[in-house]
Amino acid sequence: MSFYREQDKHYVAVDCIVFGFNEDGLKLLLIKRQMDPFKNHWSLMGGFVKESESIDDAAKRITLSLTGLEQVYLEQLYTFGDINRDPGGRIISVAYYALIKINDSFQEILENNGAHWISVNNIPPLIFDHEQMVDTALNKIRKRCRTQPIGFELLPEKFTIPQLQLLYEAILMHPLDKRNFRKKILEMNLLDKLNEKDRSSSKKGAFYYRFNPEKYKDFTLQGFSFEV
Amino acid sequence: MSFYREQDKHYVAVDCIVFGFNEDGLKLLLIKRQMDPFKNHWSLMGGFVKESESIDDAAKRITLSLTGLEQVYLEQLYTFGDINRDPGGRIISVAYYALIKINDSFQEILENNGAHWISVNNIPPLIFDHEQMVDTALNKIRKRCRTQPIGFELLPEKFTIPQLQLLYEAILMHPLDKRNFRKKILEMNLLDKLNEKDRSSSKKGAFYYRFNPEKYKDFTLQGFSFEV
DNA sequence: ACAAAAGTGTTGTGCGTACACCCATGC
DNA sequence: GCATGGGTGTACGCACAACACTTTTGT
Repeated sequence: MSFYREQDKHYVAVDCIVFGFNEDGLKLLLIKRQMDPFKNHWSLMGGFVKESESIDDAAKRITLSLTGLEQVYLEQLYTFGDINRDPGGRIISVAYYALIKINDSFQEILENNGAHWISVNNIPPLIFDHEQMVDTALNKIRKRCRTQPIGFELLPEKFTIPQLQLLYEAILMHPLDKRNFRKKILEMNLLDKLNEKDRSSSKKGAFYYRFNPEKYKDFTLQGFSFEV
Repeated sequence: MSFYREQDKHYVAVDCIVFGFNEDGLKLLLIKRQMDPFKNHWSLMGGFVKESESIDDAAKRITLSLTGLEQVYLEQLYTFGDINRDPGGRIISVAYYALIKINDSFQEILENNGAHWISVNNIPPLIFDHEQMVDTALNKIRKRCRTQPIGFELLPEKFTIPQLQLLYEAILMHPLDKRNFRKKILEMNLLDKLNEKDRSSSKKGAFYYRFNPEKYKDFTLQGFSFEV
């Protein structure tokens, strides 16, 4: 055991790339940093890992404090460990990405944290290596959305097929054929059609769907191939 | 800056999952641990990250000390951060996997380190969460070998198509059709055929190939789809 | 009546998959 | 001459990709 005590110890942080989606496209939750170095610069939400918590728990704690949400899709992304990545000190950062459903209920918490939804197409300069973290996260979800139903973490409970297609187009950054998209997604039997229409975006109205929890879970475990 | 100083610090380790391949199949480099806790139990090679080095550099240093090899394919896998993963203390471990070409030149170094090549089909119980690390790494290279030419990191400079196929079969753990395999791999133009045969495993002999460095690099960057 | 978005089928093509026989050589 | 592994070609089916018109309804 004494061998352990001779070793260097490090500050370990968690940084969270939080994605959301609404009618304006794919969004990222960014904050104005409240401390030096780089006070008032745009930054990802982060925090230090405590002795008494696992890294996963630290990531949960940090997203909870930022959004007030207990249950979010959260996944470890990559660990950034260059010596000088933070000019304020040698800090190892484990990046996580989160997918959350944007709604009004927690906008107040976000504002209190100085957090804002920023379009992924218009990301301002970020501190440290946070831009690299965002790029890594975007690449990850682009791959992931082809094999796992992560898209649905970002939509409200009830959503329409055109909405879902817009989400995929925003993630993949290219247009999809709506016939092929609808066919592919429906024949997975992942969605349950509701007897209700969303008329907010057209006169005809689009039927609402919601995902089937069992099928959803199956696909989360087994994956699928979504070559749209 | 003073805010940083109030934070907890952690031991951070790197553990390396080192893969090799020879005529007996896919192998893993394991060591008999030389210190407590779990002295003499099977373990991955690991070490602590120093204040003065990046995590990547720590991984390089550790694989170098284990194998004596300067240039190995090394990639970060995942960071394991449960509080009690190591009963000897709270240690965060960043796992890396390495792919190396087995040859005689460094067997002596391996022996000095108490390291042994163990078939992935016959892995003994490992300390801590090292079995989970190995599983994660195996899943990673199974996915990876379908989109990136990582297989070639594991073969000697000159190799035959049947050898390459055996490697893929070992990684994917199922047999492949040799006609389809050969067709697919050759029409990538990734391999250069040599005017020389390997007669060690058959009377007819199999032509040697080596990979084309430019094509290899292209595929490393752009990926391919290897749906064998 | 017209604008605007939702919804619907078919066809071609390329790719993966399955499959059986000849070749070269050492013994 | 025979045993052993190396090497070769084809036919089928499926899934992706491309494509245009009708429906609904609010204004």
